[in-house]
Amino acid sequence: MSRSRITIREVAAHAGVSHQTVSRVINGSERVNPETRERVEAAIAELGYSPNAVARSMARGRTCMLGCIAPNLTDYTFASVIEGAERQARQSGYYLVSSSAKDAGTFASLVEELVSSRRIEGLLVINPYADDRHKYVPVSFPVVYIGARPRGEQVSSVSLDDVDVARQATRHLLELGHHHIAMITGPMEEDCSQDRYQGYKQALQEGGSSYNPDLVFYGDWSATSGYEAFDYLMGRTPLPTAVFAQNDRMAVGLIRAAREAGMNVPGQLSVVGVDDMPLASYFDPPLTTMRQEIAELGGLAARILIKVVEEQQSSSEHFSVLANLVVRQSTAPTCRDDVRR
Amino acid sequence: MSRSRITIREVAAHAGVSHQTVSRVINGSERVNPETRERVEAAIAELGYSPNAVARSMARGRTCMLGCIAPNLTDYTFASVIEGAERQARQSGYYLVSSSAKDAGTFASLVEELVSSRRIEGLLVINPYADDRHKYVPVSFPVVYIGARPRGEQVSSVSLDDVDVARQATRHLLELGHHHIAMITGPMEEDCSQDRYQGYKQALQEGGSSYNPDLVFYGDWSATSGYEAFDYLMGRTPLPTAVFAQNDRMAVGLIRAAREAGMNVPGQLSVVGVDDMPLASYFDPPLTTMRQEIAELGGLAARILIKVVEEQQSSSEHFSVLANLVVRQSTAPTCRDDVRR
DNA sequence: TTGAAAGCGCTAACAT
DNA sequence: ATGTTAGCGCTTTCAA
Repeated sequence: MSRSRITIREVAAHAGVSHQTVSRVINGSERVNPETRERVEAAIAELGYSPNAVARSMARGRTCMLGCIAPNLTDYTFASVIEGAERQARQSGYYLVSSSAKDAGTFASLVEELVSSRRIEGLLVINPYADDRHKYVPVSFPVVYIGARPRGEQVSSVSLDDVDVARQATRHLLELGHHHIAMITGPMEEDCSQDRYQGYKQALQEGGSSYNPDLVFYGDWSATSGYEAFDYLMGRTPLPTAVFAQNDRMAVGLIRAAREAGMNVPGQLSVVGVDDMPLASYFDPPLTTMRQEIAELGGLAARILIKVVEEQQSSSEHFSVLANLVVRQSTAPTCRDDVRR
Repeated sequence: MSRSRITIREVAAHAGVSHQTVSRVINGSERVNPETRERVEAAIAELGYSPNAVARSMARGRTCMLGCIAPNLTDYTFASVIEGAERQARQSGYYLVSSSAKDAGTFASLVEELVSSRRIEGLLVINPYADDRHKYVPVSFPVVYIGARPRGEQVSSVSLDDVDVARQATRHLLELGHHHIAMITGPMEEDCSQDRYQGYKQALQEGGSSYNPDLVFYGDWSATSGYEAFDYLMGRTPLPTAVFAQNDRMAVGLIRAAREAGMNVPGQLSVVGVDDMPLASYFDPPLTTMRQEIAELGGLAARILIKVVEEQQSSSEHFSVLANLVVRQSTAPTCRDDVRR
């Protein structure tokens, strides 16, 4: 609260020592007489002194600030990542400046400002392949990608194990006896969608079911695209009895379309999503989905970034975290026994 | 991208002028010969010079950083406010450090760090009365509250016009012919809940309907509390035919409980929420709710804060913004004509 | 163990 | 119109 303009020198004068000794005290140096230390600490308390962070940054050449850029701040997954990263950053003595950049241009100018002004020491980029923004990621600057592995760029990254996510979801459907399992993807520019695509195929293969490209609808994460998927998928042969939606929003859109068409979910159509978004259990039917600890992903990213910043060694490792299936009521065993064999 | 350690002096040497002239150029001063300016600009471009923000902060005594603290970063309303504030801040040449503080203690230490280290020049506090945190708001420091008007503190504030929000929602229900309208509130420590409470009462009065304290369930914003409200409300006499839930999550919880009890919404029970949260139209039935431009609220708050910071005049005005009704399918005319008279 | 001196990179007076 | 001199508040040498 003390918005003091008290400086180290005033404290020094008050304690009858040199400002340098005060500096030693506030930095916890060993080389200071316990007695002196006490006097200085008393002076600090009395004057309500508190070090000026800007002056410190100036002298040390370190700002203890990190940046984080996401396409927006409101998507639940982004917000969770940011919350996790922010918590970890603060715990490690850093502050996080989180910004949204809706397009690559905004991203580019934001990065330029933040980095070339040397305001931040490291950067977290959420969804670097949402568009062309990865092209504007600063080179030879500490960066960690969240949600995608680098494609050539020399940066570390963290993401969900998206292949595994899709395999688990698809396997769940297979285990329920479904043979014709459709998929609604996210934008295919994103690794995440690609990986989930692969996981889906793998699971089908492992389950002895054949992959049918006709049963794939290319969505864009929006509920609307899930809604649109319904008509498309219901026009396919064979008719799918289950759908793996690459996120919950699309799953919800699909379910709405199904209901409007008078189709029962999960009776006639099982649906799995990914994210376990808030209120996922309050939709009708409650959503079966893949749950992920997204905030931890953010925390992990921050930890890695800080390591890179502090050890000044550029790294380019990739870390992925697992998700687990939450079975609710949007999936059920297939009842079309005729189809089964 | 240029992570140059190039300084103003090197640019000066390169251009054959004094470092001060370079400073004038980068600050757009008039008092510099066009010819000289050109030379300096050429040198800047050639060397890839970019001003060091920390040094500037140091010299100017201004950081151009604002802080924003919310109970968390993931609630849709908080995230929207932050997104709006961040955008406005950046547009005005500021950066925003957004942090979450789950309790008053965390809030206190965070504020202390941010303010006494003079890292930030102003602070946005979302939901200051979520708990005791308002006690730790720095005094004589630029602060703007979001979501509540100050109770004694000398700060400016912005919020929804919550009285109006509740009146509109309740009036909608009255217009549909409902006479026994219940309410589920948020936590009563929050002004927001209090104001909506008042608005509800006002609307009832204006509509010639009487206020019945028995028809009020005290919730906590969570879907769970909305769920619990159902049993309580269905045990009241007279039986309510409509419910005004002070937010969408509680509305959704209530609707789920109603469905589980075999009750039709809106056939037997109309429900209005507040927020128009994402996917509100994908619940079953699609939610009738009060829509607010939350991001604009954040932008407004940032604008006010910046004004306070720049003009160094503490203000304590309150601004509120309006919301409007979005009618979907969770509300319908009452069919209990017997009850009507 | 302590202090003095010299910056960090910039802006703000003041001179010229 | 341009240059010179001082800081901003701190840390980092280097001496003592």
